[in-house]
Amino acid sequence: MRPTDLDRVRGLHLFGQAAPETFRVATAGAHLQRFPANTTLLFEGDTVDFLYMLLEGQVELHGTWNDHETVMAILRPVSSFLLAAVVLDADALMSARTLERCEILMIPGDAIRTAMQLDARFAMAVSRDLAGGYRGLVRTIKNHKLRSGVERLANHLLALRSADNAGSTVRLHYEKRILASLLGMTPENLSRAFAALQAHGVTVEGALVHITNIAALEALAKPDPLIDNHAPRGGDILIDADAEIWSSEWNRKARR
Amino acid sequence: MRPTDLDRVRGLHLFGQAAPETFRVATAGAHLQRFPANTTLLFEGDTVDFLYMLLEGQVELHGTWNDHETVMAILRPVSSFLLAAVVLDADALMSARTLERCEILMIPGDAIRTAMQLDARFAMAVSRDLAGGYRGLVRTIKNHKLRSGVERLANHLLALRSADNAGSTVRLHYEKRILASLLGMTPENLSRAFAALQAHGVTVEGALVHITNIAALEALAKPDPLIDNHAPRGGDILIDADAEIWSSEWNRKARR
DNA sequence: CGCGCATTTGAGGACTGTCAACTTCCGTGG
DNA sequence: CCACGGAAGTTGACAGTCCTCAAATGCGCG
Repeated sequence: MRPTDLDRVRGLHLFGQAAPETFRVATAGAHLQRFPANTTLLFEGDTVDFLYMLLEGQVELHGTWNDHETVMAILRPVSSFLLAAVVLDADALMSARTLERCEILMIPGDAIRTAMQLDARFAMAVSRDLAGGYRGLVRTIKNHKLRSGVERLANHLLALRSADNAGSTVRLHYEKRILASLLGMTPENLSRAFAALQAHGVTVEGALVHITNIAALEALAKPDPLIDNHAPRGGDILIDADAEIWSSEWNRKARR
Repeated sequence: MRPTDLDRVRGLHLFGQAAPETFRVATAGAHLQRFPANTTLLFEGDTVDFLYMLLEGQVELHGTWNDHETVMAILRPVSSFLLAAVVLDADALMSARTLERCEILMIPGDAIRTAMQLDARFAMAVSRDLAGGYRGLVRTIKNHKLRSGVERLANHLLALRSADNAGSTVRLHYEKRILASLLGMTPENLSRAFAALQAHGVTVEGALVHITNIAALEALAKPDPLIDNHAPRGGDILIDADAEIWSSEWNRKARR
């Protein structure tokens, strides 16, 4: 592993407060691995032997039941995933696959659990990460149970605008069929939802979405700090303030 | 606080592995409080000063948006709640209210965070609790995004049967309008869902539900270990194997 | 015994999913 | 550089699911 990569890992909030010895123990058995696009890293039900740290690229977490599939989350650098399974030494509840070429640091689960026993501050950092993830999922459930598809899309656009501190134009970070599944609808329905938002100040041009009337969109979306995380803090999985948002392959492609 | 209550708390998985000193620190500032039924303990958005441990009664966690409300979880003894908010010292994302008379142990959040710094084993126990809660929410999201209302109800009945290791008759633990909201539907729809299950070996008699054809119900429900937690282990919030399931007021009332 | 709330049932409408056809976009290979 | 094939995205028709409103029924508590 290159020193540069080690530095990037050292800077993660998960290790920020940990003792140097803890960091050494955890990263001793770790290895950096590159995966091509559309590669399944892990199927749901598989035993989880590693904590995954996404350093480059995008990863999709999804779940399956009865021949149907739903996207649970899209991860972007730098985020960890499968931490809950690692802490409990349990099977994965979601499958993970790369959406593009990825660099992923794989840390043995044993090392994580050992480090937690040795270093209370590291164990607290793990707790904070899990607590942030927990709260992110609570927000997701409220989003799905309390809002319609159009409302979820409207809020997603506002969240994108806020996270990318962009102007009146935001860029979708992944394909619309994936966004549709993440938002809990079909691709056809997402298309109609975009059409419905035209009356509320939104025009679509491929992966570019122009918000021509923010007030109108917010009037429809009614964003709520108890559901939408528009001021990302450390710890949450879905949104990471440190992420280099224009770095992904797909966005380079989609840029015009 | 009575020694009996202290013993009950000591026996919780959260404190099971903690050092005696940790236990003393955490419970020193704690106080046991009784609440009548239908009492709101906390509104979403409120600052969270205590970790709550439910020792007796039932508590509902719910979220609100745009004049609509949805039940997120029903807690039964012995479970903790608001742990994620305590760990992050953050505001509550859900409101909490008692469904019946409750005994709740309130532990200052400061004490929890201090104990985590002092005792790595306690911090690990907190991590395991949060990881279990996280995985429970992942299951909930898969349940909602991949299944229809009737399928969610069918699986809920099978989960009840499994958790209460009952025979062919299970008893609902709370009012149907609350169950409806928990399952993400209206009371009218839950009523129709029960009617639809008649064709799959289910008959309803007030709070009693008779499963006359388990095979037929399972054929419809298609329970999945990656969604439904039919073999409850420690750590999860929604289901706790240690709970005395027939103790609640509502069940005593509903029994015939 | 009677009031109030939970539950049920019915009718109608809104939202969402499925299927099919068409268009657009993109990567590949000539 | 261009043409082509395949996948993604869009649009329309239709069906299924779910919600809303309204009214009737049942049940528990005072």
